[in-house]
Amino acid sequence: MHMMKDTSCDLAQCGLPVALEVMGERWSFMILRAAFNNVCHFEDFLTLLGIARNILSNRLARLVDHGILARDPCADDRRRVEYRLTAKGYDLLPAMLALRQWGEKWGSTLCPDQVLCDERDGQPIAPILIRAHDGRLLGVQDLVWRSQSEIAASRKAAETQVA
Amino acid sequence: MHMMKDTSCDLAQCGLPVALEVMGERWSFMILRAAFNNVCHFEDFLTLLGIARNILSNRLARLVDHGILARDPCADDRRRVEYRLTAKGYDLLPAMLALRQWGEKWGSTLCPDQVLCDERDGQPIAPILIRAHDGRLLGVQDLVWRSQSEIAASRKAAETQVA
DNA sequence: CGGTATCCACATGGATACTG
DNA sequence: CAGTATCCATGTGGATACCG
Repeated sequence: MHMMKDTSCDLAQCGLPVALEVMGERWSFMILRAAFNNVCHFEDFLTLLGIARNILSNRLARLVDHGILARDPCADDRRRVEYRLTAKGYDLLPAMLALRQWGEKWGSTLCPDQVLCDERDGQPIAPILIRAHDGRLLGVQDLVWRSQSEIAASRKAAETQVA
Repeated sequence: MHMMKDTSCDLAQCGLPVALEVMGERWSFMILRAAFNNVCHFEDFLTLLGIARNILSNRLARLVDHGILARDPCADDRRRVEYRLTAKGYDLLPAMLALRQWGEKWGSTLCPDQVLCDERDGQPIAPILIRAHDGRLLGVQDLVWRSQSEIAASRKAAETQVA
């Protein structure tokens, strides 16, 4: 594959450690999954996931700290608490689905009977893959690391050509 | 959002726990990231990631066990060992990039100077998002869980209409 | 070079009891 | 209902020494 080493995009400036600090652990994504299915109460997470109380408490607090979930009084019963996805939390849906699709593709025994679909035509969503800015599908062999300055230069060149 | 609870797509048939069993832990994705950058020797993983030897050894073995990396004698020096991504491993690229993009979008201090680009036009790849089978971008509000049988029925209906 | 073997510290996870 | 407190077992992670 052509992906050259991105030595200059070092770990200090890479988004992956940032993401893994919160999500790099078994339960975080499972809690997110439940939240995407409109689970929002402590006890519901508890019974659905089969997680220990203290761990759930800890993880919910961490997700709230990181701004992925919001902790608010319940709309109908103000004494109760509700955990809701924030915009930052919703933004993890592609990553969660990509993981899930991978698990379903390579986990031989699996046969999920519910599939995520486009409401408009009722058909399953596309596999989550890598695409160019114009939507073309890209394989690993089509990918290359470039610096911001290289990108700016070639964009400017393209614009000049058009003009 | 319209995503209804996918109670029947229960955790036993969900790909997410499968994926998290291997990847649901801080180092696995970091090792994968290095492997995607053509790091393939034990000592190189060690120094690049700053991981402990025993943990690296353990994680590499687990990734090999799960068929994500292949452990082979080095091409040039048969006494040395090489870790290479398998097809199953390469297939994790979208998930890894989705996580990384999320980290770079929401990790305020980050400013990666190297960006993954399409080799053909030299421009950055598109954000990894959810699309319909025809490539249309979908938001959370466009998504709905459906059973295999519902999907089959509506596809058959669509085909009949065409014919 | 690519590990194993140890040892230690701490985090994670489960179970149970208790609280407002 | 949504936690906290406690206890215990195991896992994770780092450091270091050693090995073929």
